[in-house]
Amino acid sequence: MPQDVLSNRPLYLQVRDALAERIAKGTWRPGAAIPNESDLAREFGVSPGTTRKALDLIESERLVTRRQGRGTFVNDQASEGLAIRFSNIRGADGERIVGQVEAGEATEGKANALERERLRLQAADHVYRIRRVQSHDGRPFMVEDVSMPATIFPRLVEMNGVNHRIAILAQRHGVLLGKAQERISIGQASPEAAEVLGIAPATAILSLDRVTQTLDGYPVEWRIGQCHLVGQHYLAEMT
Amino acid sequence: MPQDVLSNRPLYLQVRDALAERIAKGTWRPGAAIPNESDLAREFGVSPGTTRKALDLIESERLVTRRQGRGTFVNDQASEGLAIRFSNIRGADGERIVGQVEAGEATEGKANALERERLRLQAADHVYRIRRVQSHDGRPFMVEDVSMPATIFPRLVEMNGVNHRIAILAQRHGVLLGKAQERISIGQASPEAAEVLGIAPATAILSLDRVTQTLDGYPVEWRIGQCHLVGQHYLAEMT
DNA sequence: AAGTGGTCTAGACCACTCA
DNA sequence: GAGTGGTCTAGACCACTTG
Repeated sequence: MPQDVLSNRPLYLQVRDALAERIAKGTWRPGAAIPNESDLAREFGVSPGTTRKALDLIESERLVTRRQGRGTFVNDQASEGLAIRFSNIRGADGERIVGQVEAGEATEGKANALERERLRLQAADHVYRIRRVQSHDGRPFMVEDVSMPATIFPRLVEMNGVNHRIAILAQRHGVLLGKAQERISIGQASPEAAEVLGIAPATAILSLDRVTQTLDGYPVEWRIGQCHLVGQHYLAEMT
Repeated sequence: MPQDVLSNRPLYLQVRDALAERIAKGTWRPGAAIPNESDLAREFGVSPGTTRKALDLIESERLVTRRQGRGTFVNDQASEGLAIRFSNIRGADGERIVGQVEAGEATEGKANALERERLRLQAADHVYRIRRVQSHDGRPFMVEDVSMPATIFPRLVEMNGVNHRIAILAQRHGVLLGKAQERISIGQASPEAAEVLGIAPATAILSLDRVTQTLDGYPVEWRIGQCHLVGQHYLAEMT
């Protein structure tokens, strides 16, 4: 049954929300099949057409995959192809460059001005910070400084050896990812980054300033990448 | 009536194609209202639901805008907001930088290797080439070298004073635009570009190598931009 | 053969816009 | 009040996958 028939929110959106919540909370696990359309329609007390509209929506939001004759399956956000969809570095042949990631220790602290702006936080809010280095074929090509709101990822500093890729963290914490925006400009490598990347300080690098948001539009990750491309490029797709 | 009832192509896609063709060909002009759902359903001999699905599609393809209580209107691809949607340079405040464009003479010639690769042309195919300079607040910030397949834009060299913005050319020639991909890297300004941009030769610039496609996926414009950003950035949006 | 999602129908009622 | 698109219903049949 719809959670709130009195609400102005259309039924198909209410159903979408209910389905999305089950996926976020892990009630339906990644890879599992969810009930078929008519069962869902019965459960929510709406018509099959309304259910279908909700399913179309969560499919377009990459929460499920539907296959004719088989069923509807919860996507694993940790899978290749979903987890790396915000990594836009490509090789000369156009193939995605997904570096090996080496992450430092996570630290916690008060959000600074830039973090507050990018993550839409208040002065008292805390963030977790991690430095990551991405390598391809043994060559480090990007140094990333990552900040995440502490409230969304509780006890992150205490976890050891967890993968800090945002898609994986988000899935583990019941957060659904939506869009991301990346500001691209030419910058100079910081002394520490230059050292890691094996280039002269103040070499021109690509500055990749990216904010990743939840499906409802809340920022959950801000990272500045200092990227030294040799034969690779950044690929932006526009629709 | 559906053009081909025997076709395997779903009815709503056949209706979509018919609507898209009328918009491309200019049968329905930019800004004009198109018939309402039930009239279209009658005309094509399908149910209102099928018509609606086709209308939803062309709306998502930016061909029309639907407004409850008013009607469905053909989008003007030459309008601000549609014509500049592939220009991703932003100012410090995040506002789009849409430069004044100064275009040189269009020339015609055989497609070179890179043009054939980017525009998927054969050895004998011809292209039109134009150099454009974009300025903002009187300062030139990007030099663009543009190539377009000659077959798609016949007699382009003979036209004087036409706007060479791809969205406008496309609308004039009955072509519907779809996606674009942009390869971004750090390059060195060519001597001529450096002169125009007022910077030292071999200064690091952002190289913006962009291919724009039609709705059916055919490349229609390739351009390399040499972009000198001062306080601005390139904004990539990922979904 | 049974079960799934994909397509399609033929309506109803509602929210919104505008004359 | 008339006309529009937005939502919703309650089915039918088809294409595809799997046991």
